[in-house]
Amino acid sequence: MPTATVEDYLKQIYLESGEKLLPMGQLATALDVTPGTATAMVKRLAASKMVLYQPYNGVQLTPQGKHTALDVLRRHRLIESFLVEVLKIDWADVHEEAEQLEHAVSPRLLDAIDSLLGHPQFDPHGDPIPDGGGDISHQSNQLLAECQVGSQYRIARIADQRNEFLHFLAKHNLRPGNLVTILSSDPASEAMTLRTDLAGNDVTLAITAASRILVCEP
Amino acid sequence: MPTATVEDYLKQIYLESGEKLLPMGQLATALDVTPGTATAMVKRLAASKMVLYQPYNGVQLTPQGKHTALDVLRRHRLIESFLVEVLKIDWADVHEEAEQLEHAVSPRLLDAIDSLLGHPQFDPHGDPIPDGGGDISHQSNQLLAECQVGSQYRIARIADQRNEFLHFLAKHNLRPGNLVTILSSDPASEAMTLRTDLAGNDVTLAITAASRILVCEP
DNA sequence: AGATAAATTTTGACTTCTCAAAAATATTAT
DNA sequence: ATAATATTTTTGAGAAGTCAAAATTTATCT
Ligand SMILES: [Mn+2]
Ligand SMILES: [Mn+2]
Ligand SMILES: [Mn+2]
Ligand SMILES: [Mn+2]
Repeated sequence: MPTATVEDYLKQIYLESGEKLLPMGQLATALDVTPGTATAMVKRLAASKMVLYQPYNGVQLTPQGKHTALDVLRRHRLIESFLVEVLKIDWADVHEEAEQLEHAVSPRLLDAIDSLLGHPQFDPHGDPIPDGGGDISHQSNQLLAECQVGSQYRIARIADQRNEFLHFLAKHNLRPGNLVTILSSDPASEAMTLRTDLAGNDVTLAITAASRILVCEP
Repeated sequence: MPTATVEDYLKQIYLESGEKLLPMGQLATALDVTPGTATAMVKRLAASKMVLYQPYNGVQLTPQGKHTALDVLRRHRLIESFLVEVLKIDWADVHEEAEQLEHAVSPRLLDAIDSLLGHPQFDPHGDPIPDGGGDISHQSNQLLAECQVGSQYRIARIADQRNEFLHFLAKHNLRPGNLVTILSSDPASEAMTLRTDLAGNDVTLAITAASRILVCEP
């Protein structure tokens, strides 16, 4: 069985490398280790056929590595859902918790969680949960920043999972599944204003921030 | 913060050494490591003031070590309770699960579990759950094997947590909290027969087995 | 092209955890 | 009291994971 560290490396490589090679520096930064540490680990990963490693060029998952990465991701996202739904842990805190728990849950326990939640398709941030066979749905959402003024959309996914941002979104009811109407979008001030409910609670945010909110048709 | 391994060592020393010194061999066997490994670890533990170590004699927790051990035990037993109550995991399986999860739950998550369960005093095996301050209730139960024939008792605690035994007990409704009446106890066959419910479902077991079931007055 | 800067790899070192096998110590039996 | 046995400690070794700093390679800029 892979160690917790190996699981985290594989998961990160999956999340950051889309088919392409992921540069070592980026991997090291994401995992908060020195570049040399990442190189050493990626060599071990390559020796065990989990990744393809091209020195000075980057790293990429093998099918085997991708399989493990998706398994870890499934555990991570199911746990996040569970923590929010059942234990009422704050939206913004579940990621850190899941980062540890993902390495400690057995397949049996994960099944129990999956059943209790009714086999959810998406986690609290709108990220898709891979199924037990390693399949993951890849839907195409649009950036809220690039949507039409006056139209209504459904929030689908949050692409920035930093604590402050999630807290801000939660405070203004901007969670996946909820509806928003774009009241205005002003290139001059680089801000847009949204209506988040019928009570007229509006919120204004930077277009850069709105580009981290993915939406779909209502 | 202590590593998972250190936590397991401290917990085990707590469980096996009652005020007295715990011999190295016993510790090594319990943790399934070689004697040399246990010695090496205990030396590190002694260097960090978690245990007192008397070479060739044994090991004992310091107040600081005991504090950590009780904290781990609290996590372990709350998690066991949670797995049984909320996730309906089998009685006999929760120990292994908790052995991993105890090192992965944050204080915040543990609090959420504790609240959801209503601050339970005992885990599914009847073992007392230390409170947040490190206090643990130490009640005196009697061995079912040494009880009066014809009398009724309440099962308080199971002192043998091997899978087969727990499965056997569960099948015959011999769980902490339930009532049993001793129908007979025969020194010749070294067996005793119990009535476990009103429907007349009786069960016969060895007196040695019954000595691992602790009971109290109903 | 040649120099400078940036990214990456190597090297040397350290901690934690582990085992196997040899050495030392303690216990038990004769 | 010796010898035999059991327990414990030491020694030597290795895997995993990490960092700091030096060396190397690649990319960028005159
Ligand atoms: Mn993780
Ligand atoms: Mn998520
Ligand atoms: Mn454990
Ligand atoms: Mn228990």
